[in-house]
Amino acid sequence: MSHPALAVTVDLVVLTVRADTLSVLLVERGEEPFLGRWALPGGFVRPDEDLPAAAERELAEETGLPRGLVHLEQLASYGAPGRDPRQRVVTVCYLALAPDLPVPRAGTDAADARWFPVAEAQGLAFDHDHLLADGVERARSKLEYSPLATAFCPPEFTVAELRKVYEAVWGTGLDPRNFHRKVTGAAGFLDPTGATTTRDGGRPAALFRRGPATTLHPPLLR
Amino acid sequence: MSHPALAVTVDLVVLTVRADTLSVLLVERGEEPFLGRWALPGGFVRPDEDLPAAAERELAEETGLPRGLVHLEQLASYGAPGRDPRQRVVTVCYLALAPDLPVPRAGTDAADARWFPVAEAQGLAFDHDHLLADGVERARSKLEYSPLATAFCPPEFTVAELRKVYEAVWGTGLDPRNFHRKVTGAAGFLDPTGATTTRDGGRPAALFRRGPATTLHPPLLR
DNA sequence: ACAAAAGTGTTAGGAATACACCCATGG
DNA sequence: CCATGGGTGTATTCCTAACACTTTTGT
Repeated sequence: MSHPALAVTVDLVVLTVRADTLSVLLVERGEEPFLGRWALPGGFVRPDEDLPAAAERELAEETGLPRGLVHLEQLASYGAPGRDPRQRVVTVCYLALAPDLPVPRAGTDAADARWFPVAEAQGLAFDHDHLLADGVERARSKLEYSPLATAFCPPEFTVAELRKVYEAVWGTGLDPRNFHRKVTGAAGFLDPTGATTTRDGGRPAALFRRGPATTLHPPLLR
Repeated sequence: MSHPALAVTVDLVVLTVRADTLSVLLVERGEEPFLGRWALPGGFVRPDEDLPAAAERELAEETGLPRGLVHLEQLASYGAPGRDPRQRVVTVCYLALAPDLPVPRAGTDAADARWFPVAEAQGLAFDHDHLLADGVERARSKLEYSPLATAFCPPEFTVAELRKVYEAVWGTGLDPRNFHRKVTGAAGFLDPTGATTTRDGGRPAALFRRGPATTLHPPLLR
């Protein structure tokens, strides 16, 4: 059977929390179209490559972020004719959540790569404003009923650090005492390591790793 | 820039509730590969067609279901090499929810089209078992926090009919009295029409239309 | 009158909030 | 000893599940 052939790309909404602010990784385009404009990292899917593999490859190539520390999930696909001025392109967008890692290097096709507070990330190339908004909304809602907030934290973290993630992503303040009770009470959310830290001053805080749970019972509500 | 060209399709997980059973619309393939096997309806995206438009077109062509009554949302994309034995195909899968409409006609590429209880829909062509499972899981979870269950109902419906939708999709029993209070209490979920019906015997039940809400506060939990 | 389904009232138990209070460290 | 943040106890308030009860029809 005959069929039309289309170009397929993966794009990445890579989020982190830096300085108590939800931030997104953008690359400065080194090619036309949109040369010099900021955009989400991404690129073409190769002929024999599965979609998650393409997303992981682009994450490594364009951002230099280490694979193991980054949570990656599919967000949605976008294929409006005209979204790329060169040709018809369907993009499969992935959402990546990372801890606050050192500024990554620019990739092959990018002139520069930097973290931006999501509130300042506007006027992006293509329809990337739209993809970013969808990714932020997904992240916000998934914090409620999944243990995904731990993806923004280093492998070992304190309850207060986890709370700052929620406050940054949701843009709200949370009661530290009730938050502590909730997250330590949700089965499978946090695994105590037994160690403590005093990096924020005051009484030492217990350190946790992410637990085995995939959903939160009960959920944490905004 | 050079790039690989891939075939892109849309596939549809079309669900309804028939005889208190969650059911899926399948088509019998009239072509190779998988000739004679049951599959999800779907087809190639045209060169100048947006993805939602392709989904709506395939829904009309392959199932004959009327557009206005069917809720349509994107589910996910699947592109593993080898998922179509002919060539590399990336599919964008849509979830469609419909009221219990008369058995639709077979489409152009299909030998037959029928509703199957989802529990009996196994051994489908391609990776469609997987897409179906993902669609069912999405429908189950969206009933909790969105007013989507109304998409399974005709334009005017009773609280008991809505409850049967929840019971069929979740596979659980619900207390009719508490359910009534919850759904009529959730702001924007149901709009009373003022009319009543006695189609199930007993005291006449009030008729409702779906309200303007997009999320349920508070959610209905499984 | 009775059966059947719709819809309301009531109550007991459990979760969320607000906040008082205590704990463990550094300076 | 005091400041700082970590963590626990507790009372009040709200929500929910369970279920007794009333309403309105058809036969």
